[in-house]
Amino acid sequence: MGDKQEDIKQAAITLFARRGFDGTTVPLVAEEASVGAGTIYRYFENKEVLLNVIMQDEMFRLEESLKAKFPFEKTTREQFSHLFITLIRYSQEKFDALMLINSHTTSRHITDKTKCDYTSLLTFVSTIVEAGREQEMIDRDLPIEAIVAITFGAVVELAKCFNGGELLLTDALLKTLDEKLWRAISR
Amino acid sequence: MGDKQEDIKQAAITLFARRGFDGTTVPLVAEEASVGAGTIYRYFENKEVLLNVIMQDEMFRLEESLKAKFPFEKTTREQFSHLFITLIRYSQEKFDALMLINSHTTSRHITDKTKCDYTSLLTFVSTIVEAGREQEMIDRDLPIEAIVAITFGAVVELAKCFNGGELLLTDALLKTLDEKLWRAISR
Amino acid sequence: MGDKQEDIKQAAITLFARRGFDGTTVPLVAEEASVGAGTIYRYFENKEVLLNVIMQDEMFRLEESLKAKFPFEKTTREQFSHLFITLIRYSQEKFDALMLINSHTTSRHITDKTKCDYTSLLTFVSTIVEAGREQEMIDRDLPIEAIVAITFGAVVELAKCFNGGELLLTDALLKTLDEKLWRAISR
Amino acid sequence: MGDKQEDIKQAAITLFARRGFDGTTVPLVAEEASVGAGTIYRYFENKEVLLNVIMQDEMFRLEESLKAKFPFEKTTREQFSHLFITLIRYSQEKFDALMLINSHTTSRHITDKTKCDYTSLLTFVSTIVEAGREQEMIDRDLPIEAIVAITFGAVVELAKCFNGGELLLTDALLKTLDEKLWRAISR
DNA sequence: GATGAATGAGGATTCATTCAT
DNA sequence: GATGAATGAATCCTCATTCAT
Repeated sequence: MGDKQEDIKQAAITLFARRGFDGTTVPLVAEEASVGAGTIYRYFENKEVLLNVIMQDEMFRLEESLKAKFPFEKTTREQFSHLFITLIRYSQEKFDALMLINSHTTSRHITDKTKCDYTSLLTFVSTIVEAGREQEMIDRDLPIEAIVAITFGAVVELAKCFNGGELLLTDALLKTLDEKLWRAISR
Repeated sequence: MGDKQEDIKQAAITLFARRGFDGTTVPLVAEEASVGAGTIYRYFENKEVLLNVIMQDEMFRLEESLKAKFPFEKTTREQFSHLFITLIRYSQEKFDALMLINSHTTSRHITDKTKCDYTSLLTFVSTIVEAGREQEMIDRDLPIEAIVAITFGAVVELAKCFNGGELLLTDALLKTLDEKLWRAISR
Repeated sequence: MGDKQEDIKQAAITLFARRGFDGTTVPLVAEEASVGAGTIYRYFENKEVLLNVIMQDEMFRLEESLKAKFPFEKTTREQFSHLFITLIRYSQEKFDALMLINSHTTSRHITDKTKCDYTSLLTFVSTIVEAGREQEMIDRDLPIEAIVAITFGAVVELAKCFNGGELLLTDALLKTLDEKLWRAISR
Repeated sequence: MGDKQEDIKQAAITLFARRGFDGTTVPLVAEEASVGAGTIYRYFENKEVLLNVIMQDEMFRLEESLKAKFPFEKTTREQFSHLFITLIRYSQEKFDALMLINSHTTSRHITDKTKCDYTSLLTFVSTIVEAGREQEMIDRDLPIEAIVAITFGAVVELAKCFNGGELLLTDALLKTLDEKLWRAISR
């Protein structure tokens, strides 16, 4: 029978990512999750809470992925690769989750807590970049925000291409992309 | 008294970009445009038509901007600068329009015509990239789609930073960004 | 250019008869009458007044037709023929008007004055019937209301057949119908 | 608690018959049926579907009444009595339904299926009349359509009188009406 | 715990009416 | 006088949420 709460979350991620929060009805989430509409309210206070829970969950999961096996002892170059490759991998496995995070971070439906979690995610990345900059590996002319924007923006759009089938992700391509984006931000 | 149709379009661009199509009510557009709710239906058959008209309008305008004074006779390097700088300028002047285009191209509310217009926009850019590639200026290892994704993705995220005040667009920064992104895609 | 007030009335008769009062919009009447929507309000205070005016007009016109050349001096048989034939003729010339009268006499939009005019129309017919009954020409077992109902009901349904093309009105058929209906109410 | 679907149908029959389809709001039907407005849409796709369902239901019910215990083996005279008396009875028990059928058969809101069902009702009656005509019981000078029109028209107008209290339906009057109308159509 | 029927507030859209031109 | 653009109240319909089973 499966875990109904988990089924609901997965359904919500998929639908909120594809149709947007306002374009997704609760009965639709219920159907996608194969539960009754009322059941959703047993697990989540309301639709907005559901959105916030899944966003926090997914951002936490992504942050865990980025931090797991992070090569703190290696070079900035290798650290960038780790972040980039992890992001691309995440976008392959959890495309909908990435789209959800990308499109709803500025939504009027998210709570301060969720915004906070997003900031925490960015802070981790910023800290790495800052460290790289101090080692003169990363160009000082480029503000941290610009570096994050370029990388994250590129990942999001690339993920759309991979997901839409316009681009096929091979190991060779991944390596090329990693090198190219590193060229964009390094000295 | 102003042009009511234009007022409605501007209000719709702003609101659809910020709240999404489904999160924007027609009375809200009416209020923002300082017209009666019924007036919107004198100019647009329904809310979906309004979305499609403004998307087509704005994509046409952006395409015109990209094509205007395009340095067909100059180097690929200069052509890239033209495209990048024009995009950044457009994102400064018409931030909402850019966000609208970026977030609604895959919306279930847009017509085939609108999708077609979007493709046409991409085609123009792709053609330029293709020409650059033949001149061996642009890396052959990078598929066209990846080049467009990296550039467009970066511009969108950078625009969000500029608009949110996290980053200030100076001539120096624009120059740096142009150079860095060129490094990402050139040989 | 024609008489705009008359054009509006004719358009209203046609449309109110075919679509009903509530199913007819003022702009539709305006279009049918080839005038601007605002013009209607120059001649009629509002949509309800327009309905009442045309109903009163048409009932008056029908009453005039029934009374004109009424054979007060002839037999009840001939008087009945006059009424029946006049009604059928009216239904041919002014089918929409007859349908309007038939379907809107109990409408919640008509004023007491209009109801009164309808009663006046019925009173005239009733008086004739009453006189015929006193002459023992018309069956005393049949209440006046029943006689009027049978005749008027038959005329309305026959008119629908003629108008719909299911039945063709010939002189022979008119004569037959007159005789048959007379048989229904006479002794 | 009662059957909500049935309550809605009954409320709709009453209101559509009295106010017309266009003059009846969905909340009004809901109130009359003592249900929430949204509940109506759980049972009927929209207002038009509701109209068509009740019309088809009622026409089927009337057709069943006319066919039930129909004296196929008796004389045309007795067959006519059966039809006439059944119609009058139906108009007493289901006055609103009769008015609904009578006033909405030409409505622009009814589907082909509904029109078809109405035709089927008429066809049954026509078949009987045709058979009577072949037995030389019914006047050959009168087209079938005219016979149906006279009878149905008379019944509708008589029903209005009975319902409005202008006429009281007694057994004696019913007998008289039956005889008189038979005189109108027989040889 | 799970369901889905029921609700009614809210959103898209229409249309009677007004009024500046 | 005539018009039709503009309005907003009213209508159809949807959907978040509740609650009896």
